[in-house]
Amino acid sequence: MDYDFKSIESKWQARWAAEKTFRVSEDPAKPKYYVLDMFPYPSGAGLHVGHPLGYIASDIFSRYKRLKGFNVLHPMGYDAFGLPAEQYAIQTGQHPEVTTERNIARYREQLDRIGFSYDWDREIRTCDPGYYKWTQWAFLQMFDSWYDPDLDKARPISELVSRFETTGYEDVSAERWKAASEKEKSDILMRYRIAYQGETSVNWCEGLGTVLANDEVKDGLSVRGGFPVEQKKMTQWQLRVSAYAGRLLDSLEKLDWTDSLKEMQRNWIGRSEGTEMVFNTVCDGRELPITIFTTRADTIYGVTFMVLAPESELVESLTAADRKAEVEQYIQAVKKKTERERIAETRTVTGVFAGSYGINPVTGEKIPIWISEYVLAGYGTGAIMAVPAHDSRDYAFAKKFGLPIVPLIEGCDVSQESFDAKDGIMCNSGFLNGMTVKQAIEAAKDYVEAHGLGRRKTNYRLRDAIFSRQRYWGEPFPVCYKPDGTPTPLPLSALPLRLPEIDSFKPSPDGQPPLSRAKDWTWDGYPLEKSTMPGFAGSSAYYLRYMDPHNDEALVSREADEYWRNVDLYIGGTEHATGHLIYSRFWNKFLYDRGWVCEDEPFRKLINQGMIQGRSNFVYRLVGTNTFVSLGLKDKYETTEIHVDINLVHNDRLDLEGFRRWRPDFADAEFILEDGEYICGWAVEKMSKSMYNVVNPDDICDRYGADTLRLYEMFLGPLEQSKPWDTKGIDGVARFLKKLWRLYTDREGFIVTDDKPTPAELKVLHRLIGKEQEDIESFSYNTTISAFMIAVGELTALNCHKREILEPLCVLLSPFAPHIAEELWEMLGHAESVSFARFPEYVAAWTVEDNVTYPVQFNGKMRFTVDLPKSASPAEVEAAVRGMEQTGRWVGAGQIVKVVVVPGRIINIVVK
RNA sequence: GCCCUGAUGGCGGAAUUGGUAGACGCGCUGGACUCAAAAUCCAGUGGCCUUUAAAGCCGUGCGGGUUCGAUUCCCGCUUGGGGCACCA
Repeated sequence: MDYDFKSIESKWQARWAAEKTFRVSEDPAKPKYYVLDMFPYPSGAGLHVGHPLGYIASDIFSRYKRLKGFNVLHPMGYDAFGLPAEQYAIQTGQHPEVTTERNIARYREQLDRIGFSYDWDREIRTCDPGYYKWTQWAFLQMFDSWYDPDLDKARPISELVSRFETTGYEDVSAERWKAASEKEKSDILMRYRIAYQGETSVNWCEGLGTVLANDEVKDGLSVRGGFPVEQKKMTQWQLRVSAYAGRLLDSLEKLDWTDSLKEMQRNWIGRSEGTEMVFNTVCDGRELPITIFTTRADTIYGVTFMVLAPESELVESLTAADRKAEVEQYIQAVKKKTERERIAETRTVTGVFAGSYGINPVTGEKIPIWISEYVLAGYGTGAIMAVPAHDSRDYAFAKKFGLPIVPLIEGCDVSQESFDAKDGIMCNSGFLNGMTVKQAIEAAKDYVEAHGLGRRKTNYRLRDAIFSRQRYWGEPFPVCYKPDGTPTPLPLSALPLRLPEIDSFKPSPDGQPPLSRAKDWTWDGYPLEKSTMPGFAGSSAYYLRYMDPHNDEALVSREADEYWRNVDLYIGGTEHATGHLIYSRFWNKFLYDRGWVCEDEPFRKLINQGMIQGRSNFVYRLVGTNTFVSLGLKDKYETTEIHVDINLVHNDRLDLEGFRRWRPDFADAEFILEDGEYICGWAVEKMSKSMYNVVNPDDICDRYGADTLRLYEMFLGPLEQSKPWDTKGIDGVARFLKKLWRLYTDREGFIVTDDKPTPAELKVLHRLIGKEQEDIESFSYNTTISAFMIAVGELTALNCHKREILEPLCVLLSPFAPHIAEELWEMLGHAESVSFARFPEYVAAWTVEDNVTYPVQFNGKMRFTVDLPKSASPAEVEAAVRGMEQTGRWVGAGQIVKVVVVPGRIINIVVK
């Protein structure tokens, strides 16, 4: 009876689907466990062997937790809105819905072959109106909320309105509020809403015809498509993520995430604690106080000039009449640069004198005000005090424009470079003289506050998220515009606001978003918003929707939310560290503030699976010929390296005939062989079609089966590490499954007996149980599989075919190789799926040996061994060692100083 | 420049977190079965010295240190990968 993985796997996949084996519902009698994969964007290329890595890991964990008695929520869905489908639509006219649908079908087919235990009844798609209804709903809630800094949480905007009405708030008095028109009131509230519309400097991508968020831009190019991005002022919908910066940073502490990922988020949020200080300024005789931000208030005595960002609103009022032309010219030049050029020229110093002066609030000194692009409008106040002696950017600027440099720290040399370090003793600094820098920073802050010159301030680098995209394939905004231009939310009853049909997916000829092509895109006679929401809108709260995916009354019912709460284990790639994982946390905190969810963090534990890279193969063609030389001989010739399809290579040996057939121009290829074979070179590269190194999981399932694929992906190495795929080693795990099969069957059939197991056999089993429990919780799946191989090897050697051993073994294996486990479980006489079994109890006694053979070392050198009870105390050990003296096995000389016993391992005797 | 993170045989990787380094798998070598091949099974496999064996020496990127004992801890480098980058 052979191990026929093909029929076994299709049989069980069909049965799981038909019987809905993995369907879950809230069950108060059981503890819950929520295991989530980052849902995929269904691209046209389908899955390669690297994609399922995280899914397999989470599936193993889900199945394991189920065996342990947890009620496991393990869903899957699709992040289906997005640029590639729309770009494809622009080129072909094919509706994105059609391509998306097709890609999803293909993904599903591939996923199903691997045997995941998803509850497919909970599948979601972000492009489904029943789903994006709740994305739109969340947007409306954010529109209807503001961030109350006193309570440090989001509150209904109506509370702010009543404050305006009664006492006034910030710069809006009750009188002004009452006198304001509807339009004015709308504008004032817009400054406070969590989802708001406002003019801001955006990343505009001409190639995609849309704005992008900061995390969608890398090195001045769009992440999708690689088009150049420029800075542009535009009015856009935004989310007030910055209001949550402090909380997003602080609650990182309690999350079970890797340090590197937390660190990435910390950098992205970028807290810096400093001081806001007011400087008076003079421009053409007019006085104007301006505020700057600094983390080095202690260097106030070294301020020799001030700098404004070119985009700062202060530029206009602080430019002297006689400098207008020059300043204007500079600002135009800065504006013209693309983001990429700005990055490329990072170290070139540019700037222009504004013709105005600032007054140092401590020394009263008059200092010039400059304008330079090294100061950013979006951070702090867009204006700085420059201390060239102790800031390298100010230093470079001062050197270039011949501005004075005043050192403030004893003994520092600023003739070649600035002294940025925060250590040393202050000098030239009035009341700060003699202090260390760290003392001086605090003293200066106190001084500034005591003298009313400013206040302590914490700034964050995290910006508000730009939430509009000038694209078609995304969620429409449930917002229309009144004749005075006031954005007005649609009533909840209007949701979902469905995407309209349009005839072309391109922007309109006058540069308007594609939705402007829609006929009658209005609500109640008012025009609707024409931009759509970005990709992260749909993916920010999807984990909540899985808890209650068919609910038409709420994003998630209170009961479902309070049962499932949040994700216990989240597995996905690091690429979402500063995008999705920030937005999701923000979104969740907002919903928490407003009382719709009961946990303030969405993902308790997060694991980043490593990337699986491709292993490419090369052949070496002699330059100008069609002759190929084997790897070992190539250095004797002048060759070019050519990627060769890895399907034509086995163990780095080239299939010569296959190669000749591969491409017409290689049909008459000649070879220079070594030892009769052509050896190919190899390299680890990204898995991609152009490098002919893509391995498709379907092919592996055909050749070896899904269980082998699952085991092999996990056996490859630690989950979190990136590693190259190399199909070469897969035979090892395939052999393991065949051996396992042989424990249960022989040529004729089922051979499991009811004989009583021996202690040796029980020991093998229980050691495995112990090992598996230990390793699974720490995600060391590769060592668990090693333990399986050892156990199966030992049971084979013991010729053990006993139910009492093999039944638990089958359960232990089922998370890893579920299909074969189900088949064996059925042969063992069980009617129900093995996933309803319970993880076998671990009997500690079977791993404890009464006597242990200890190697005895003297000063680290091994001398002899001694048999002792495992629990022996150091005194007993010492006595035993001394006993060796009597039996003549004593090899050491001198006095025993110390006896070190490592339980079950070793005895070390320190001799003097 | 700053911050993470890794470096162990021919290869992927283990090592109970300070205790016999190289588990397990791949590959390779030899053997058994076979007319033969595949499959399967058995044995060997870090390096050096040695006819062989025993024994020994060297070995976890490099250089120091702590310790009876270091892949593991500390200090200083080299190097691969990732992230941030005029953030005042």
